[in-house]
This record gives sequence, C-alpha cells and structure tokens, in this order.
Amino acid sequence: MSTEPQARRAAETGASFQPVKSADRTLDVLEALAASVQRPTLGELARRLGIPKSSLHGVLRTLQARGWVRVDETGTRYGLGLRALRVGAAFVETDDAVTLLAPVLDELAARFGETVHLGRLDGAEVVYLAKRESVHPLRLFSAIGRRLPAHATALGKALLAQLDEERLADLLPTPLPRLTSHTLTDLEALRADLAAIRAAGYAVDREENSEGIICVAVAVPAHRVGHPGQREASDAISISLPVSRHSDALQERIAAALLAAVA
Amino acid sequence: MSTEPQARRAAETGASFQPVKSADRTLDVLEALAASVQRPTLGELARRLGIPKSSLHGVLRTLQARGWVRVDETGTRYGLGLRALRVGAAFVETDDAVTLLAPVLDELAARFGETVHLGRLDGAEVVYLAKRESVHPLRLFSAIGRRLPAHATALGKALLAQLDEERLADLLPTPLPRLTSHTLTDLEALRADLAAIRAAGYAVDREENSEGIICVAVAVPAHRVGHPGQREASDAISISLPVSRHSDALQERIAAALLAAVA
DNA sequence: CTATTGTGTTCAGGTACGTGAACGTAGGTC
DNA sequence: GACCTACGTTCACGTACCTGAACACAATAG
Repeated sequence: MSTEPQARRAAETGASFQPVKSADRTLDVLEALAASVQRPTLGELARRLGIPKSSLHGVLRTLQARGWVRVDETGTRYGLGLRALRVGAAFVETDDAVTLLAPVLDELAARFGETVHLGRLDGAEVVYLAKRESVHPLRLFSAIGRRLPAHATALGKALLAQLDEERLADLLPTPLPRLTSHTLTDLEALRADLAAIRAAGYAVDREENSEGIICVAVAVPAHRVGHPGQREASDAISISLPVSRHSDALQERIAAALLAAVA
Repeated sequence: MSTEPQARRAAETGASFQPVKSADRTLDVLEALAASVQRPTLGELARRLGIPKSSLHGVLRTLQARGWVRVDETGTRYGLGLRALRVGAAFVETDDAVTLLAPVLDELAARFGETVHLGRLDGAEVVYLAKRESVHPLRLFSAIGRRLPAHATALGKALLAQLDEERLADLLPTPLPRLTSHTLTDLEALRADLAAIRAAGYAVDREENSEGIICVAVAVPAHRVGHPGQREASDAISISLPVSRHSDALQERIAAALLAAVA
C-alpha cells in the first residue's frame, strides 16, 4: 500500500522509473516551502503534501540539521534556511547561457540605460536568470530566480512563438492567468500575437505583467549558447522600460539592437 | 555496516538524532554540485561523497526527473538544474531582515551612490542576501547567495567582533585563507582589528577580499530585524567603494550613516 | 475544570529501499 | 585486434526506513 504514491507518480509522468522516495519528498518539501506565502507548520505541510506526519518529521529534522530549513522562534513554523540560497547562486554562476551572454547584457544595459533581463522557459513559466539594472531608480528587487507566466511576458512570448499549436496547447494552463488589465487571457488573441512575433522576429509586452512597464524581447538561438544540436531556443533577452519613456521609434531601435546582439 | 556513516555523522555533530539517509544524501549531492567548479560524473560524485554508485544513481535520477539536476548533452556530466534556483529566490523573498532592511538599503544607495550589501554570518562565512548596485559601472555579478570568508570582509568582521575569544577560535579555520595581499591571515592581527571594531562601532575592510575595494560595515542589532530575544546580531550592512573614491572623511560619513541607519 | 484541537514526538513492525556485484557500452591505449 | 578503464545501468538480497497509532504538551473553547 505504501508504494502506491510512487507508482502513481511514475505512471502519471509516463516514466517507467521508480524515484527514491525520501529524495523525492525532500524536493517536495523544499518546493512547498518555496511556494508558501506564510510559513507552514509540520501538520499543514503533511496535509498539503499527503505525507504522514511521522515521515515528514524525519525529513524536516534532517533538512533543519543541515541548515536548509529553519524553524520560527516558536519552534512550530518551518521556512527555508540559508543553505537553500547556495544552490541557486551556484546554478547561475555555472550556467552556460548566463556566462556567454553576460557581455551582451552589459553592452545593452550601457547602450540603452534600461533594465536588461535574460530569461528561460520552464514549462509555462519564465525564470529570470540574469539582470542588469536600469540607471533609473526603479527597483524590481532581485528578480533572479523569480518566475512569471510565460504568456504575460515578452521573454515568454518570444520563446512560446517557436512552438507549434499542439505543444502550445499542452503547455499553457487554462484559463490563462491575468496579471494586469492588459494581459492576453484569450488563447486566440495570444495565438495571433505569437504569429505577429514570428513575423517581426521580436516580442513586445505592453503592460501585460506590470502596469506601466513595456518590454521588448528576442529569443536567443540555441547554438548561440553552446547547444548546437537543439532546434528550439530556451533562452531570451529583453529590455524593459516605463511607458513614459516609450516610443515606437525607440522600440524599433531596441528590437534591432536585440536581434543584432543574438545573431 | 551500512548504518555506520549515519551513526558517525550523528556522533560528530553531537546530536543524538538519526537523519533520513536519502534526504541527507540529496542535500549532499546538491551541495557537492554547487561546490563543483566543473560538472562531475556519477562516478566522481560517488567517490567524493563516499556513496555507492548504484545508490547515487537512484538519487540523481530522481533529482533529474524533478529538474533539480540536469545532465550534459553527453549524458555523463551532472550539474544543478533550473529548479534549484527557486528555493534561493524564495528564501530571499521571505527573509525578515531582507524585507525590513530594504528601505534602509535603498536610502543608503541613493545617498552615496555606491554598492550596498546586506550579509549574514553562517559559520565562518558571510552570505550576501541583498544588494543595491552602485551607479558606477563596476559589475560585481549577482553576488546574492555568494559566500566569502568572514574574516576577509567588513561585513564578516563586524559580526565576528561580537563573539568572545573562545567562540571565535572554534569558528575560524586555521590557517585563515588569504584572498588578497591585504587579507588578515594572522589570528592575533585579526583579534586586534576586531577589538578596534568594537571600539569604533564599525568595521573596515581595506582591500582584504578584492584588490582595489574598500568596504565599511556595521552589525544590525537582532531586535532591529524582528528577533528581540537574540543577543548577537547575525546580519550586517555595508557600503563598498573603490580606493580611487575613498577618503578618510568619506569613510567617517559612511560609518555615521550606517550606524544611524541601524539604530 | 474538561474537552477539543492543535502542536511535535516516539516506537515496533512490515516493507520497500540501499547495497555490491554483475552487466552493457563507449572510448581510449597499446 | 585485444585489452583496459571509464561511463551508466540492472537486480536479488537483507537491512534500515516509512508507517500508523499512540504519546506528551500547549492553547483555546465551552
């Protein structure tokens, strides 16, 4: 009976391979803690993850002893610990795309003086991998590691535009979550926008994830970041600017600069 | 026989508690991958961690299936995956000190136009938790999550200065690693510096971790970041500037501003 | 004061995980 | 060609982990 959840997961993913239960659960715990807005208690976590309290207890104690999880001063609420920070930093430091595109991002940031991002598609989300700050003081707070729905960002749309209808339908959630009044939540409207992106070669997000922010992005060809065999790009770079500084002429110049940068 | 390593670890840490083996190993793997300069193979990892290849195999497959670990295109070298990034970002977003001190960092960055850091002591290392960029283009590359030996940074010395002789000796490695020609590697010299820091109320690092960079830091009292019961501070804030812009008068002004900011 | 509901914790037992040795394969080296 | 070493992978066995139920304790409600 206790083997059922593992078998079920394996069946769901289609993979005929048995994950190590405790390792799997360790990741479940870490991801659940990362996704929690408020720090949960042991019991809450156990219910949410469908793990017996006693089993979770051992895992949490192990994570706590290693500094990956910490408890509140009350000893009753669990959150991520300091060690969890290290792997993220290490990932960014060793990622090929981040390393190879660093000078490109620097050059774009210096040229336009606006915020520059490097993002990667992960499922239906875009993860920010690198950032160069605008010279203007609009703090976006360490966005590295932050995730946003792909359909609501220029980075995401530039990457989604490469996919065919079928894969797009598989990937995107329904309904498409709305972040601002400008977010494209209608699949047909999004499809039309993606077609326009394919034609133009670059994507634009018009206040679709943050009010007042317009963003221009292009996909980075896979061979450009050391993955010659790969057909589709997984990375994209973007420049964001407030509507107050936006103009069609500037948008054209930015798009041309981005396309030249990834060529 | 196979239970020995766990028993040994428990005995070493003094804790009379049995960690969950697979969970412990999961963290071992993630930390080893984070610490690797080059991506290791399964066999290399197994040797380094003292884990049988076959056991490590299962753990790695599990981590890989969840996107925490990825393999090279050759399928033979393992590195951290995209999901590893999420927990680090989540930690920073939910940390009390980062949240509470954000406006303080903003104000200092705006006032001096130099790089501002928030760091925390973890063992003998300092971890960077937040950063505000200098307006001057000296890219330090997303230092968040990065670690440096505490004795070689202003942040670290500001925090080490609170500890008594005994705890200091327990904490610091011997010999003290050298990062630049200015690093204090002599324990007595470091002790003298820490005494001076206690007297002055703030710490200065004179090119001790990076040539050409001087840094001023003060510890943030624990009650200031929502930990009223705690006697020692674990966090500190700093301002870094290149020697070319340094002067004793500016250093005094920075120190006064930092002390006022944490009061 | 008692009941209830929530914490975290412990423990014996049945089970599913870790192990070591074997395998298949690829890329060298001589 | 044959050998060697490295890679990842598989499998049956025995062990040590996961489980459910019971525990101790605290806080709140009635």
